[in-house]
Amino acid sequence: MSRLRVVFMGTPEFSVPTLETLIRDTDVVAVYTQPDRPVGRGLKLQPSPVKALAMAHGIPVFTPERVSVPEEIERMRAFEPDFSVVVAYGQILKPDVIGIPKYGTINIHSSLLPRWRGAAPIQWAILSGDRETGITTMMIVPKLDAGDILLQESTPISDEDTAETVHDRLSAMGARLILPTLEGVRSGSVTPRPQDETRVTYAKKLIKEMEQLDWSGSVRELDLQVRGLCPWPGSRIETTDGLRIKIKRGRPAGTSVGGPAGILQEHFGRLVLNCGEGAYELLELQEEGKKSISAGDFLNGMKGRGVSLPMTLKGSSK
RNA sequence: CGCGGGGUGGAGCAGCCUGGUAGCUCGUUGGGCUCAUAACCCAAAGGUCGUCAGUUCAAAUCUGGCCCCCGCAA
Repeated sequence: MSRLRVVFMGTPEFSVPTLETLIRDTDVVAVYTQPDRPVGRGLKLQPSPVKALAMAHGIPVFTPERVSVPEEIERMRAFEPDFSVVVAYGQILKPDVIGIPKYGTINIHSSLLPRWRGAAPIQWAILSGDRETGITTMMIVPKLDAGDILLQESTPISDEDTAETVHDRLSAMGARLILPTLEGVRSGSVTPRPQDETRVTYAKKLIKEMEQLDWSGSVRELDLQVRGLCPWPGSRIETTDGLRIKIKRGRPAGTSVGGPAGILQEHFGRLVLNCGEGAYELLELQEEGKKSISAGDFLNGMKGRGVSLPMTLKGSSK
């Protein structure tokens, strides 16, 4: 069986394992990724992880601002691909681009469609308290994430999972699913299955402002926020003294502590945040401009600094 | 030249502006107290103050270069 000719479209770290798999087992004839963007301190221009990997393998890389323009379409058509594989590319494809490959344009989506179409499916699965999520491969259609389902694989979401841990797991799962998907479509052994439109939900894009923690609700809700928004945009609280703290890791305290909601205090050696209902224990945190430290170190540092707990937090916006 | 914070015994920090004996909360080690303890008391060890150069009688502290870490911003 001849090796498949594949055009790959992807950008962040999430796409890398799939591209590695395709490089190993198919002929990746071209890679499309987002243009180098200013990133990090100093806003230095940096290639995407996908671009770096492709270049290391000598694969032609294209970084058009818009891939759905006539010149780009002509150029892609010239590669005569069997498949296009799209994984977190960052651009919506027009019908003309989707129609180029012989067998079709395939997308790897990080949810169990039709649940969580959209930009941030992993985070919303956690934020909503879902007990499981997964990976879906599907045929791309013009409407976002609405194509027929090819293969799916699920994974449970544990109480310790964060968007980061699930992201890493799904990234690897996507890479495992891509070859069976391509082979299945080519041979006809995998049948495209329409999505159940009545069960569709949308995972809207996260914005920076969501980092502001709302502790007025239950500790369960707060725990889901911390885990769902990790590592980006993260979870932040701010004391009335102006101390800005990111919560990197924590857990429901299990016990109740005294005091009103919105108080950060020490409770038997543990650093605890009072919620509207229940209390949350901070395990790892980071002050603005400083590195990430354990709650124990933080408490010691506060004593040394002569800053007294408990501290009152600034209003929970909502 | 995008904006900003930081690098001080093993950990987290203060001291720096207004140069002049290295400080705090923990941890470690030894001892004491206690039925007992992660509690308490006493004592001790442990630091070229990121690095290089400069100013000065004297630099953690002032000046300049370099290295490293982090927040904002995406």
